[in-house]
Amino acid sequence: MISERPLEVLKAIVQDYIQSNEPVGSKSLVERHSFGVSAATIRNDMAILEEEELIAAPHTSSGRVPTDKGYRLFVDRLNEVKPISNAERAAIEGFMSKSSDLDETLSQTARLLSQLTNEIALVQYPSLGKASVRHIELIAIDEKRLLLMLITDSGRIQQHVMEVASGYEASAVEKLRNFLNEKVAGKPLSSVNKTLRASKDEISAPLQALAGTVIPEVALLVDANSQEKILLAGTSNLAKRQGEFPGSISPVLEAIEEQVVLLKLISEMQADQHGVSLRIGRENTVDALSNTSVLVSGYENQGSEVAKVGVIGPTRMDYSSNIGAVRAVARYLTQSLGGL
Amino acid sequence: MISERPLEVLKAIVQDYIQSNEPVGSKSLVERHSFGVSAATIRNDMAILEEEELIAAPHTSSGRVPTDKGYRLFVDRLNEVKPISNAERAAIEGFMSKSSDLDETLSQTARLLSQLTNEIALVQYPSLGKASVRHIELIAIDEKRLLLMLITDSGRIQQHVMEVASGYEASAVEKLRNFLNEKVAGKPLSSVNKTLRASKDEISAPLQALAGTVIPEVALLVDANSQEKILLAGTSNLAKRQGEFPGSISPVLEAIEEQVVLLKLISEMQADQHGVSLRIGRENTVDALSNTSVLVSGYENQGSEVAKVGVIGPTRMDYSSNIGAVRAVARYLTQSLGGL
DNA sequence: ATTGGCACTCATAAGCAATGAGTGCTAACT
DNA sequence: AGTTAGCACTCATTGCTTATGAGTGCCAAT
Repeated sequence: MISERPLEVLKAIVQDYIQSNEPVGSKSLVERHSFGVSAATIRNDMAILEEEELIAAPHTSSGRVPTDKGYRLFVDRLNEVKPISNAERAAIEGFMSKSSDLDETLSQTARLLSQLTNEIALVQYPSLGKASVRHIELIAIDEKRLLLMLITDSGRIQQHVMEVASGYEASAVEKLRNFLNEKVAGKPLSSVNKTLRASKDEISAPLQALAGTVIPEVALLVDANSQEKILLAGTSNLAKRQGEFPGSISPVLEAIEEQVVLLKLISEMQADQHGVSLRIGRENTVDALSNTSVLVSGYENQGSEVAKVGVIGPTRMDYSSNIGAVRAVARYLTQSLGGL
Repeated sequence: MISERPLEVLKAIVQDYIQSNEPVGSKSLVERHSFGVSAATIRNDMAILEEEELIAAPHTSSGRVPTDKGYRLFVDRLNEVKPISNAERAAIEGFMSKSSDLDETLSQTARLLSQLTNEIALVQYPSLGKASVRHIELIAIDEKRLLLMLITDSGRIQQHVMEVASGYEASAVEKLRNFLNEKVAGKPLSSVNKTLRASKDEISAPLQALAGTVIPEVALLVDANSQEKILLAGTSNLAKRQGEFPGSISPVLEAIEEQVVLLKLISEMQADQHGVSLRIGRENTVDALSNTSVLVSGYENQGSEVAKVGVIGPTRMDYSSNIGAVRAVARYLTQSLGGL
C-alpha cells in the first residue's frame, strides 16, 4: 500500500505536468507546493511512485512524467472535479436550447464543448433504438418534385427532396400522406420498413405509382436515421495546440475521423462514479490514440441514455476541468432534448 | 522586358519549389530540366529574375524561392491548368448530385474539394438577393408545437420548431398557412418581411394569436437565410501538412474562422480569364493570410453567379491542379444546383 | 550570349566542452 | 524509522568551434 504523502506527490506531479508540459523534478515540486519536507524526501517518494509505475522518467535523469496508470490513479482517487465557473455556465446556457432542431442542437453542443475545453469535442447522435415516428409529411414543391419529411419523437427532423418522374395529383399526395401516417405514426422506427412493405397491397390503384416512388425514400430516411453517427468539433484545436502533443498528430486525426473506430470505442465505455467515462492513453484499444485520453458522458432523452458526448485530447489534459465541462454539457444537453 | 528563357527558369523554379518545399538552386535546375545550357547561364537568368523581384533568396547564398510576384506571373502567364484526372472526375460525379438538399450539397462539395486538393476548402452559401419564396409550410407536431418550413426557389429548405404557448386549432394552422403562402409565395425574400407586416390587419381575429407567434419566426428564417455564410472543410489538412507551412498556423486558422473577414475577402475577388480568382500571399489584405493563397471560383444558380467556392492553402500550393479542381467543382456545383 | 573557373557566403552538421537540472545513494540526524 | 544534507553521477541542452557543401556572383575566355 502506498501511504499518504507519495500520493500527494503524484497529485502535484500530475497538476504541474498538466500545467507546464515539462517533466517535473523534486526541486520544483517542493518550491511550488508546501509539503513541509525537503526535496530529498520527495525524491524518496518519487522512487516509490516509479516503483509502482505511476510515473516514469523520459530520460535517465530528468524530471518525472505521469504514466497512464498514474493519471488513472489521479483521476480515480485524487482528483477533485472542478465545477464549471459561472462564466462557463452562462456560456452553456446562452448557447444551448436556443434551437429546437436536433441537428442544430447537437452541432452547437459540439462547438460549445470544444470551446469550453479547448479539446476536440465529439457528440454521438442519439441512438434510435426506441425512437418512433411522430409524423410523416409530404409537400409538393413543384410539378415534379416532392419534399418528404420524417419527424421522430426524439425531435429529429429529416427531409429529402425527390423527383417524381411521372408527375402527380395534389389529391394523391394528400391521400398518400394520410395513408403513411395512419400506418406508421407512433410506431417505432425499426418497424417502419416492415409495416410499409406489408401494407403495400392496401394502397389503392391510382396511388400505386406515387407510392412506388415515395416508399423507398421513406425507407432511406429511416435507414439514415438509424445509422450511428458522430459529430466532431474543434479538430483545429489540435493544430493550434500541436506543440503540446507528443509525436505526430496526423494519425490521431485520421483515427478520429474514422467514425467506425470511434463509435466502437465510445460504445465500450461505461460511466464511472463521476457520471463520466474515461479512457487514458493505452487504455484506448486504438493504437493511434495511445497518447490521447477520451472522456465521455452519456446524455439522455426520455429518461434513458441515448448516446454520448465528450472530448478527446492529450493524456495530459486538464481532467479536473474537462470532467466538469463534459458532465455539465451532457446534463444541459439532456435537459435541452427534453424540450424537443 | 524579360526574355523567354528566364521565364522558363521561373516556371521551373516554381514547379520544383512546389514539389520539394526547398529553395531551388541553379545546379538542381539544370539537372531536372533540360534547358540545354549550363548552370552558370541559369544563374545569370536567376539574377534577372531576382532583379525583377520574382524570386528571392531566403539566405544570402542558398537557392531561390518564388515571391508572391513570381507566383503571380507564373499563374498568369506560365501555368497551364491541369485538367482534372478521370479518377477525380469520377469522384466528383459520384460525390455530387446525390442529394437534392442544398445544405447537404454544399457541405459535400466542401468536403470533396478539400479531399481533392488537400487544402482547406470553402463554400459560400448562395446569396439570396434574387431568391424568392417557393413555399411556406406549417406542420403540427404536437399540441403545443409547430414546425415552420421555408422553401426557396434556390432549393434551400429551412425549418424551425416553435412553441405555441396557448395551443392552437388544426384549422387555424391551415388557414394561416394558406394566408402566408398567398401573401409571399413567389415573392422575393427581401420583400417578405415588409409584405407580412403590411398585411397584418387582414388576418381574421381568431388567427391573430397564432399569427403573432408564427410571423416573427418567419422573419427570423428569412433573416437567417439572407445572412452571408461560409462553410469550411478540411481544416485538419492544415494540421497534417503543417510542416509545409512557414511559421505558425494558428493565426491562419483564426483568420479563416473569422467569417466576416473571409467573406469580405472573397467578395472582393473577381474572376480572371481562367474563370477563377486568386489572391497570392500579401495580395490578401488580411495580414494573417500573407503566407497563404486564396483561390475561388464563382458558381451559378439560375444563370447568375450566386456565390463562391474555393480553397485556401500555402502560397506554394499546386496552382495547376488546384485551379483545375476548383473550376471543375464550381461547374459541377452549378450543374447540381440546376437540378434542385 | 554562353561558359568554365574560382573565390566567397552561409546554413547545416559534427564534434566537444560547459552548464545545470535532476537523480540515487549513503551517512548522519531527529 | 523517517528525514535530511551531501555528493557523485547522468544526460539533455547550450554554446562554441570547425568542417562541409550547396549555392552564388563575377570575370575572363569562348
